[in-house]
Amino acid sequence: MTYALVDCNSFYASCERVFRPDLKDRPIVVLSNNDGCVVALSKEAKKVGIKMCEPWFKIKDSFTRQGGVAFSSNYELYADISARVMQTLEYSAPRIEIYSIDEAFLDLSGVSSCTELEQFGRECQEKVKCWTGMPVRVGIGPTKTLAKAASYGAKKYLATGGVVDLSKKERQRKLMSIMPIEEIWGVGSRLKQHLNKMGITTALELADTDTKLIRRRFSIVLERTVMELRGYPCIGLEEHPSTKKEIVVSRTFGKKVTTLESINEAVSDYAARAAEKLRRENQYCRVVSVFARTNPFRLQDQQYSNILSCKLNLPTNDTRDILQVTKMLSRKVYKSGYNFIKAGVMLSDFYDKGVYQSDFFIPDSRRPKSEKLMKTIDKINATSENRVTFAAQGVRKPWSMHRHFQSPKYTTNWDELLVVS
DNA sequence: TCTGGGGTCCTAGGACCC
DNA sequence: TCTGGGGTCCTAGGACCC
Repeated sequence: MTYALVDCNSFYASCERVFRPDLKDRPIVVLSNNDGCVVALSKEAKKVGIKMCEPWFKIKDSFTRQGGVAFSSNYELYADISARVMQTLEYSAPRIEIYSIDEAFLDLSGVSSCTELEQFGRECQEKVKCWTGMPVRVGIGPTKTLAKAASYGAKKYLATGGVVDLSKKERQRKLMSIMPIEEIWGVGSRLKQHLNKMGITTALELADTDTKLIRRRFSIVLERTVMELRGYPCIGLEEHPSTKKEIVVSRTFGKKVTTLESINEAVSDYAARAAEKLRRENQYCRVVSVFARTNPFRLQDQQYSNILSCKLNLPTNDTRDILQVTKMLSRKVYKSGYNFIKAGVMLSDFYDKGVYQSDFFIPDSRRPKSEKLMKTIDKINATSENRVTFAAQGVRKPWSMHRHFQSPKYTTNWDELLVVS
């Protein structure tokens, strides 16, 4: 097998630059919802000492003083640029797996016999840059884990020009010998701690550890990682996204919330969005959960957190059914006297249409014409700015998040197109 | 004053069944 | 005096990913 991992450089920050060439070489950060903390940063921002996940309020002053520019997240823009990048990659390889918003695995098994792989990587880079404006790097290897490692090398060492080919055993071992284990795909901070205690600190040391020992001390997951590092593919390409097993919609509030009415409104709003996502998956859910919690950073506040679930008689994807349940649950989750900062809705236990065992003794509670109504609502909401919503979702939404530095939706909204004068 | 959101997989242990 | 064996399902918790 030969895999390539194509990875966008500082994806969100680069998206902001696509339509703002004046920001070339400026430090850029992109902030999470509510402009809370840094979720993406350009290499110039890294250079002035900004770290991932830092709270914006702590770095705001010094960052702007150093010429930095901050953006609130603009998911419409990022999703659209991502789609363009993925489409470009589909022209480059016969089979691709879209792994996340900014990464894709390519199957290069056929390519390797007719083109030099490193050359392929550079051409791919150029094509994506030319067609979409997005800078990417390319890591190539016989397994997905090694392709990921190659991509790490391409990021870390500038001399590579953003393309690393690990087809050859010697190159694999050379890179792994200077690669810390926590940079390996599948090794996080906990495993790093455990492995360090066993004296394993580099990727190469892990690759050379006995797999039986790894299986016994850890799990089959890490055993697979070891095999992949040795060049034996254990993780295949997944071309078609499998149906989801759960759907979560949750948000931190723009300001603290204390009343049941506000919690209810927010939870109803999230429920409607979750139901919409569920229908997009063509699924029906049987379990609905609601959670809410206070702000753990406010040490002066009394803390509280709770989650409650309800199993329905029949699977549904009708927003009205889900709203009914979430309202009941949020009443139970809510407690007066607390400052709530976040709430959410979770849907799980999914079924395909018509696939479930109904109960002889429970009357059929399905609503007539549900499917047609939901389809119509989804259609209107997909094409119009004036969304159809349920009264429970609220109108003014004082609890909703704020985003002060959002860029225009250059590619997805007629009113926000780039104007050249 | 201000600290994100959305997912997956694996394992161990308990309940329960025959 | 002596108290089995094999299996499934569910849940909570832990770990990881972007």
